[in-house]
Amino acid sequence: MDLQQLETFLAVVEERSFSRAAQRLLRTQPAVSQAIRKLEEELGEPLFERALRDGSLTAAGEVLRAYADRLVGLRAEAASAVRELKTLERGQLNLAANEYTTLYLLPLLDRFRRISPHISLAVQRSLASRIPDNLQARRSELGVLSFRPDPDQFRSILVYSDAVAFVVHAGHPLAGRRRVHLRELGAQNFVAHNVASPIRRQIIATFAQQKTPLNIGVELPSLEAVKRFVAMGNGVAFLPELAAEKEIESGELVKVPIAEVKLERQLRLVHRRAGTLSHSAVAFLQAVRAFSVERGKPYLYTVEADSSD
Amino acid sequence: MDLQQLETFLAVVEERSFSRAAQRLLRTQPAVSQAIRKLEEELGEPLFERALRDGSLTAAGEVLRAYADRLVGLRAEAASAVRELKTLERGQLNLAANEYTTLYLLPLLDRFRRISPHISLAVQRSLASRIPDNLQARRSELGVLSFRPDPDQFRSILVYSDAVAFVVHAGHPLAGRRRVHLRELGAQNFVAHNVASPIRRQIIATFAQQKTPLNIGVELPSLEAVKRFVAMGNGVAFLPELAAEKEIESGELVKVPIAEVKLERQLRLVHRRAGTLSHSAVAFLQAVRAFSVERGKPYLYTVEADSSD
DNA sequence: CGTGTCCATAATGCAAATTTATTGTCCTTT
DNA sequence: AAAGGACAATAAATTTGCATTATGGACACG
Repeated sequence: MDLQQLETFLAVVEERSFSRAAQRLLRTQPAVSQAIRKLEEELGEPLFERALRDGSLTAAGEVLRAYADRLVGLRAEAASAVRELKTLERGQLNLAANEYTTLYLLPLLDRFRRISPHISLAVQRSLASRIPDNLQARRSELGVLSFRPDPDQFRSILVYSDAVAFVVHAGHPLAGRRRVHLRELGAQNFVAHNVASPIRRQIIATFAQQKTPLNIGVELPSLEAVKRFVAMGNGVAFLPELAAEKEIESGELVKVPIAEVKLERQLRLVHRRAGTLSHSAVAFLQAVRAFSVERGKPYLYTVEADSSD
Repeated sequence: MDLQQLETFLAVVEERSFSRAAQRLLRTQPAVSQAIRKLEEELGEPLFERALRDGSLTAAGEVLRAYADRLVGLRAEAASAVRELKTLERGQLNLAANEYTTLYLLPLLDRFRRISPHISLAVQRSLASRIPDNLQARRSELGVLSFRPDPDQFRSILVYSDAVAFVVHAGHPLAGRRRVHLRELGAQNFVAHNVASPIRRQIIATFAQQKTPLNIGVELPSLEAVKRFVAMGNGVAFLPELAAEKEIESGELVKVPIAEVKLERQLRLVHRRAGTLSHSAVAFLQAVRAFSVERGKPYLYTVEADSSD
């Protein structure tokens, strides 16, 4: 029992005639006769009241007709569902990001949803360090990372560059200074985010390079906690500008430029090199590129070079 | 996109390998490759991550997989649904009968339901005169009639023969008589069922033949009404025994044998000669025959002769 | 660097479906 | 009642397309 036989069967049912069904199907009448006979042999039941020659169905024919309708309809649905993936009328995109990179992602998601409202988006919250694994295991298709994963396995596209600001609370002696030298910070009491991140390593390295001690008095597990603790007047901190934006605006925190260092937090969209990107993922990257062209810095769209790229 | 291709596709998905799928399907690996390629060409989308060679699906593949599962499952369901008709695990039987022949039908229906509980029964209430049309239009497959319809178009099986009793109410002068001559009834006031039925014609003919007047004082539209009216002491009537069974038993009505006449109401199961009987209908007739063998008269099972029979 | 596994491709063979041609039946028409 | 027409079944021929065999290329593993 294949779908073509069932289509033939339905044509006969609808036309109530073997020969008219043949015409409609662009075949000859014996082809139709044989198709029906095959079906009947396979099912062990006559489907039409042959004696009547009026195309009426037997009980078995009635039962089969209902199923044939569903089967043929379902095939059409399957074909169009697959095609809709290409036209972005349907689709799903799984992204992986951690709590804070999600913040950077939001404007991009917003943009994409407006362009492709039929693609359902899901951001999987994941530790940055786990993201490469998640991509590898195909749990997500795109990841957001502040460091660059293995370039052989992953293609990364630099999309955002956010300065990391040195912040103090409003009443702090350094507040209001136009410029501070890194050396001066040796005396400060730092509040740090106790997660092994590239930016943290970068800061530590910079202090070491300048032979300046880095006094970390408090380590806290989230940027939110760091912000509040500093705002309460306890020490100073390095924070990504986007994360501290509101507090700097309101004056709770004060950003003080440092002469020697320019710390940047760089965000990348990352995906596996192996395999194919889904139409939705391709569309998402296109949307990001379009966004970057519009906005310019800090939204870039730079594919990071590799052996092959 | 035919079902065999989809089956091949599913085998590859499950085995995560073209060659293992080929083994399972008892084909060679190139056959599988070709089937998948055909699908991909038709859909315009790759289904597997070919580069990975690990049998993982693309987004299109995932979508198709869900549909393929449903399609293949539905085909199996269709095949078994048709087969169940033969094994009477499924089926429907439409009968046509009028209000009173339904009474005679009940023991047969009861019997059949015990034998074939999975066949759903429907008795279509229909004027006896309309039953042949209903059968012809295939609205019902079997009909119950007290007369014999066109023997060329319909095959009829005599299944019940019910005497038509002459009944009077308990206080009537004839009540208790062992025997009455038809002539004596000329003086009686009859209550009649005002529906053109064979038995009515038969009664009228019998009286005419015996040159006895038939005084119909009241005509009522249902046997139930006739019974009650006679029981109330108004006149006398002819009633099929089955219909008056309870009242005769209880003594409300008294049956008085008539010497000259033996009136019988004969019930037939009737179906179209043209076309095939469904398995359920065949099974029903078998059950009726078995019933008649058990019970003997008045349950007969006599196919009424015809030119061909 | 060779060996094995896995899939793709090409050429060939075979089975199955389609077509052409014909017959049989029923129904209509004269 | 006979002839013609419509429709489906059947038989034989042909075409189509699916499967196989044979082969090659990519990749992994020792």
